[in-house]
Amino acid sequence: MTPKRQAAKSAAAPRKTAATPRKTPQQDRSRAMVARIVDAGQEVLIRYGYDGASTNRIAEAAGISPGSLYQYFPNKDAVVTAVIERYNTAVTDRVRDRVLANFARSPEVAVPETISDLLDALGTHRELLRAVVEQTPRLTSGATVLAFEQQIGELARTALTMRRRSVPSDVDFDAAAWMLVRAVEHLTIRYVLDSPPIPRDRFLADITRLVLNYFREPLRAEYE
Amino acid sequence: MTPKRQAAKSAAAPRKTAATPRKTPQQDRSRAMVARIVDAGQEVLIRYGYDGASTNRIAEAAGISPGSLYQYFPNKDAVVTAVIERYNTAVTDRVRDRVLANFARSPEVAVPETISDLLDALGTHRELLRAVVEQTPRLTSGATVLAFEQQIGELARTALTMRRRSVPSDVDFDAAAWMLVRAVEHLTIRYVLDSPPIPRDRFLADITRLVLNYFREPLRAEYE
Amino acid sequence: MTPKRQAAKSAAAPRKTAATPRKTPQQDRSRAMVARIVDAGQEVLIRYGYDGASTNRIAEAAGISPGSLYQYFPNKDAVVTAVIERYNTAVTDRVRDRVLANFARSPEVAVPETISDLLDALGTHRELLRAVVEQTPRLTSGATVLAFEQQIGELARTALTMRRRSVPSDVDFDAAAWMLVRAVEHLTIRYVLDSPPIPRDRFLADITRLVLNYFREPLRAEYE
Amino acid sequence: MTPKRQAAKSAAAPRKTAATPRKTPQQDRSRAMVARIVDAGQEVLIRYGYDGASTNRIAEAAGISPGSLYQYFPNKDAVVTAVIERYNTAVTDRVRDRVLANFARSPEVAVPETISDLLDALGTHRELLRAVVEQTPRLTSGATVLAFEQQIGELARTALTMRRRSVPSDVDFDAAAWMLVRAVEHLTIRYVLDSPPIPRDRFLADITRLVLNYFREPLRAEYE
DNA sequence: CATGAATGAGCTTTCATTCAT
DNA sequence: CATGAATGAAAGCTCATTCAT
Repeated sequence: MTPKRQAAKSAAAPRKTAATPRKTPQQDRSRAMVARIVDAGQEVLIRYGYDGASTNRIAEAAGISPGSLYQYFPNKDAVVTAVIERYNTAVTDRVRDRVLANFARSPEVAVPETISDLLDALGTHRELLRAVVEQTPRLTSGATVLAFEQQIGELARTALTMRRRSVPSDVDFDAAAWMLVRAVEHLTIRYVLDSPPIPRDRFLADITRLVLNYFREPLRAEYE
Repeated sequence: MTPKRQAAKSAAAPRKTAATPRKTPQQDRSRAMVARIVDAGQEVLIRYGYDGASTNRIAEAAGISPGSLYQYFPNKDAVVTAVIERYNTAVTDRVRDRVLANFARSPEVAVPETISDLLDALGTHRELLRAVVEQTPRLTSGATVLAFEQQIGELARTALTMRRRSVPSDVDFDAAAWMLVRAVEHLTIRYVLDSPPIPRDRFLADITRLVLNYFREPLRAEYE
Repeated sequence: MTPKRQAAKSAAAPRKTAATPRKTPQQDRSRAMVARIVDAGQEVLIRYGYDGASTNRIAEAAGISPGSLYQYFPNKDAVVTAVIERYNTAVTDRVRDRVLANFARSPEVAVPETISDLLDALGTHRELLRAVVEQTPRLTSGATVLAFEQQIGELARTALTMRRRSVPSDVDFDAAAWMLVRAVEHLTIRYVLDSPPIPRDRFLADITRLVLNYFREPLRAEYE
Repeated sequence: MTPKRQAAKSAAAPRKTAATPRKTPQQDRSRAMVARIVDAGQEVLIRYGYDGASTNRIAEAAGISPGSLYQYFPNKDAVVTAVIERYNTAVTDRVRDRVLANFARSPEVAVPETISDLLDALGTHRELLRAVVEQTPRLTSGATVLAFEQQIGELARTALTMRRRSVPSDVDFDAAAWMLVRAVEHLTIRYVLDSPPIPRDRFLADITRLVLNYFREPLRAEYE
């Protein structure tokens, strides 16, 4: 009932093997194994949730024995953390690419463009996103999400610095980056997970306004 | 090993006591018991985290037997949920009070005032906040946090509606409330939990700017 | 959700009370209470089975507190035993009546008549019968069923003795009664509980044949 | 406290061992483990009864950890059922062998012969028989006992069919088999468990008479 | 290095029974 | 005598982790 997928690559190719410039085959095998386990972990995490994701199930999904799993990961949470990290990296990379691609454009275009892409990125694996959001705090005490937030925050700070001329002098770049990155991240995630009754266009327009208006001189209080 | 209930209501009120038609002592006892269990649950949750918060531990912390706990709560998660709900209610009530108290004031004053108080409220039980944030998604699939968000969201919508004259016509009140409430909530929580290197005043000023500027007419793109 | 049926008989009737020749009202109350508990026990036993029949549930069904139940029965099994005993007594009495009523008739008529009535008696509370059959062995190690078997066995022996002239001399009345009573009892119970694909008439005819033919001289083996 | 498996297979078979293509040692180990658990279950069941037969106790008696038990059985009742089934199979096989061995003989000889052997079979593990009889209804709703009854019933029907010439035409083979098999089974079990004051010879003679006389033409009622 | 059987601490939950009120 | 809150032993069962093979 649980196919064991036993080592398929047994049929050796004696001669040519030595020739191939196999760089550290050991490490390659290991890397592949790790990847397979992370794949399995992601699969199981999505299907069964954190509590249902037992190491036995992950090992089984990876086609290895539970004992072997522990050769690559010290414990269950390490696997889950790896899944989360890989996901974060993927999303971060994608967002960074998009930010860089839009670097030359005006903020009015670049911001909704980027967030739209972020919505797509997060929506691709909704259930994984849910699992990540639910488990991230317990596992990494924010460390991993920070990876995303820090990198993107860095980008944001850079972008701001480059445009510093058109930014009011009272803006603290660090604080602004911290705030906007988190706000955008959180709102986007909740939009994807909670599906509020707000059309996508409206959401994009509003979040863009939130970001761009932030950089305008604050209005003086008119009365009171 | 099984400490009997500690007599609490010792502070006597000599004269009037006999006269007061103290109704439903049964219910009082029961209420007190529930409160004690929720107290214990909170304590254990903070100290050991969700997974370490076994029913046995909670019962012991409450000074009752594991069996008694189940006379008041149907299962472990019910206890944890009660802890979270109580916390949410406390914070929500406090914020609502503050919002109402500032209703007449200008937004430039009311917004930082309110958020400052929210910071205080959340900071009072940092570790509990952490536990709540970590466990809420698994237990209530957002339902409880939504209790906060919805109530405060309602308030925000009301406030917006009352000032509708000074709000740009292109603002969708529902969408705006959804967004701003979540943004403020999340940023405040992260500020308390992550303690970023941003002075409190700066944070308050910036988040106020984020909120207030949102309601200004969007700037036309100047170039590109 | 669980109506407590609190003491209704509080409104006293001062004068007349003393006059009524109430024989040991204490004992009457007690007897009534026992009966109520046994009723409740039977109800719960039928609905939830032995394992699901907790003392709390029985007490609740009887409209009393679990503590009170223990004033009338020393433990759970005592209640269940009482239920079983009452059921056995009822069936036994009914069968005995029928046997006596048919005493003058020929066995060819009396036997199916009696068994038919037994079928009716057992079929009236099929689910109770099932519960009794399943639980009797564990609780009474046969003692209670024996009450039935012994009484009816006694009857059978008497009947046999009275007809001893027409019974072969090689019949041991005790052994025959033991055997036939048990055979009839068991077959009837299984017929009611298992509902085999045998018409009732056929069953009655066959079991009658089993009983009556038993009393004929055994046939000599003809060959071998 | 956690006795490791005791090396069993010590008796070596020096020469041939290496040669024999002993297939699936895995399965052998597993089978042996299952057998050991069933043994332990039987032991515990006899000693402590169903309710006292906790999985922990069974595991301990089997010399394994509670967790291991669940690698072989999904739950407690599965173990108990296995014990019952093994017992039933053993008795059934034995009886079937005996019936077949006596197939050619006259019923007057074969019937007591077979029942005598059944008495022996059941008497060998009296306490187990008691446990089985007490627990069978709750666990299998008769299914397992039916296994016995059906198999033997089948045999009986076959035997009847083969001798159909000497059986009165008014006999319904199915009904007769249903009835006689159950009657014999039940009487034998009760005889073993209750030890009534009936000598074994008498019991055998009487039950034989019960069975054989059943197949004679019913007597016409003489009077009434 | 892979395996997977074995581990066993620990969990949640139930329920017959008691006893202070 | 009634109450019912409280008890607490004990149950069935899971699963992250280990280790002999």
